Amino acid sequence: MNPVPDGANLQSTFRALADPTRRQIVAMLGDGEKTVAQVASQFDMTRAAVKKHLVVMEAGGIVASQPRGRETLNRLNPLALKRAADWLHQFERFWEPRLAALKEAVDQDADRGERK
Amino acid sequence: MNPVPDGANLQSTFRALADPTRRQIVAMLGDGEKTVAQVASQFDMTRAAVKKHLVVMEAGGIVASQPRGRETLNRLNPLALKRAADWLHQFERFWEPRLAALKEAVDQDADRGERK
DNA sequence: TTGACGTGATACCATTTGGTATCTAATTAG
DNA sequence: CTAATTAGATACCAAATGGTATCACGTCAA
Repeated sequence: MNPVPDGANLQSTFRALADPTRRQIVAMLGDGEKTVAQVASQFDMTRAAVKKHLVVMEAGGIVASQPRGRETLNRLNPLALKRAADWLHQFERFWEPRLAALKEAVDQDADRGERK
Repeated sequence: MNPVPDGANLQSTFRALADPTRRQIVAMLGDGEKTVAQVASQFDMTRAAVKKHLVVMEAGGIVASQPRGRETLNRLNPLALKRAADWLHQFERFWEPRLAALKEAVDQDADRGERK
């Protein structure tokens, strides 16, 4: 019934996104699921540290890990990302008019420049 | 000239969003600009603590504070929120097909239920 | 001018966080 | 079986974080 079955709340999701290493991991997993070692190879950091990040990301529901024989594959859970995006879009009505005003100002500048 | 004039990078913005109190403040400021004391009155927390949160939010570019006589008004900067939303939307292509698949499954359930 | 009020800044404390080092368990290859 | 590899779990450390208490400064009103 619930499209996001895990117990990740908005808080743990934003927390998972609040670290640059973890956002980089999100981007990496966007290219396909990876083992802990594969992820760690991209960072100047021990495997244990990367594993900790992955645990935080799992708690935030943005990553799901799945044991596969000897290794463990970590893949992105985009639905948690969507929930964070949805929260931010509550405020779209605030930035929409701002962008419109900005665009208008730019257009006026262009008009002056072009001597239209 | 710059639509986001402050030096707030994505990192500081996500950090500013990673605390439930601060996200609540974002929602509060959505209703209009408020003084530190007005914000603090809504929390079981000292004014100094709220001020600290507001400083973090300023660093993240999501709040702009403006002295007004004896008090200081804090208002939302929605453009920083938009930048965070834009980052998340990089991954929309991952959740889009997921939602489509989910919708299809729901439709099939409905079909079975309706004996259409 | 004097006092009250709202604010900013600082010092300090407890907890959390990001990281390493290390140990143990499980799976694959020889 | 044995050894190598991959992963998970702890213990521990330094730094950052969230909070309070407190002080000093500018502004408004009497």
